[in-house]
Amino acid sequence: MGSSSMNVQDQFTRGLPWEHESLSFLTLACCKRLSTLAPKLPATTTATAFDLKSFIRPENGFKKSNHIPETPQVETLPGGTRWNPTQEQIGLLEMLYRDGMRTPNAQQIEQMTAQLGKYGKIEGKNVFYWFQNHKARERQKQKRDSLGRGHCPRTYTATIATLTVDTRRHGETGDESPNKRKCRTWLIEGLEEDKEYYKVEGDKTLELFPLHPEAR
Amino acid sequence: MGSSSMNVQDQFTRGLPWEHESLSFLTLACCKRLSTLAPKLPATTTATAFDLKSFIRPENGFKKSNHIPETPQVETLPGGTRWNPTQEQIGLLEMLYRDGMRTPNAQQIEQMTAQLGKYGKIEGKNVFYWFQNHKARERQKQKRDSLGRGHCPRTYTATIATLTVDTRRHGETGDESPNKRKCRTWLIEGLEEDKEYYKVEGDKTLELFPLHPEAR
DNA sequence: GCAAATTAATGATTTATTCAAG
DNA sequence: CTTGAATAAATCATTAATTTGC
Repeated sequence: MGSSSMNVQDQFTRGLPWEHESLSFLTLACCKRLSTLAPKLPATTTATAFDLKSFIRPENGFKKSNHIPETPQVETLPGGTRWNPTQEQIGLLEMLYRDGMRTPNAQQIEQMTAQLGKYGKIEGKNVFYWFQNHKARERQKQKRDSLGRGHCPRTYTATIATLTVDTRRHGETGDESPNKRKCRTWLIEGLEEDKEYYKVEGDKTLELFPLHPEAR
Repeated sequence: MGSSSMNVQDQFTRGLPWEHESLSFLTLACCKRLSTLAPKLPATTTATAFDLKSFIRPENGFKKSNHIPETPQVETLPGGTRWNPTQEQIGLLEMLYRDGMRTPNAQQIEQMTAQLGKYGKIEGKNVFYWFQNHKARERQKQKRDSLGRGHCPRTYTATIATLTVDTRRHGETGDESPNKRKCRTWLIEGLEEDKEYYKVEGDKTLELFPLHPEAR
């Protein structure tokens, strides 16, 4: 829709040289992919069968082994992807957390970052995110634990299920590489006796199967 | 607890002169009241009332009054509270929104802010928040509207399931290492509309969940 | 034993919710 | 009541661990 040669956004923002100095307000919250905003990216690179896994595997024929220099631990981001905290940094952050720090303000983050920088590369936003995540995940854990005690007692059984599923994500084309994957036989706990469960067989079928106590 | 005269936070951050130069990452996301975090902040600096807002608000002592040059409309924050967009600014922002802009990146915000600044005082974070809020509220509105209608679209298939299972084999002792494993979110095809499916959440619970068409 | 396969952990974003100024 | 601002929750994505098949 409205796919003229130049859209409103272009007209509005063109001619601005983008000074990269004063993006103070963005470095934290706006480091996002352009995914959501460019609905019509040129399909130039899609056909190349771009696969993330090619990047995951180490492209050097040999490596690995269990060498592990000695400060390998974490950090040391080459091209620089995401922050990898060092043990010292984690230790200090947890100490601060235990001490009650939850939502540090600008000044506090600034100071912490300075101190933590002594033990490895780190930015303020890393500290900010760390507290956000740590706080949230501690909350989750507590909630889970409290719920666990809640209704735990009876009717815990076990059963086997084999699932074959398609791992393609939602938006992927996936017509070429099926990318199937088979979850092997799992032992599933927590099934209740008076309910029924399902089993996925093959690629497309899903059939009901009753819970059979299955010795154990 | 452990309310000694100096807590960990103090020890950790003291002696830092607070350079006000590189607070780049904070000006957006950390402008929060200190309320939530400091049950027992050292009263030393709290009295100083360090507030990020001091950077946001224009530090000119006088202004306001009912002078109102000629672009009076809105804006012209006195002591400096929050952004008051002008009609021109709103108009331009809405135009950009209609044109598809949803989550602008750093550069885009920078450019928009520069342009919008011609029509009244504005900062990058205002633009950022405007899109966040406008997007969210449009979504709310749409959801409300769609619920009004019969929410008819009984689309078929495609659903997500998340399983948490115990991977111990049959005969294993398994008393020591729980060895839990979590199957992430899979796209399961071939589900039928008039059936029900299950979801395993947490480690032990398994609850029924209906197939929800899940737009797409 | 190694390397691919796959999971768990967690850093980083995005979305939903809440607060409060006007 | 509207809406800018702030926080929390949910989600996505990447990396370190772990497991499994030769």
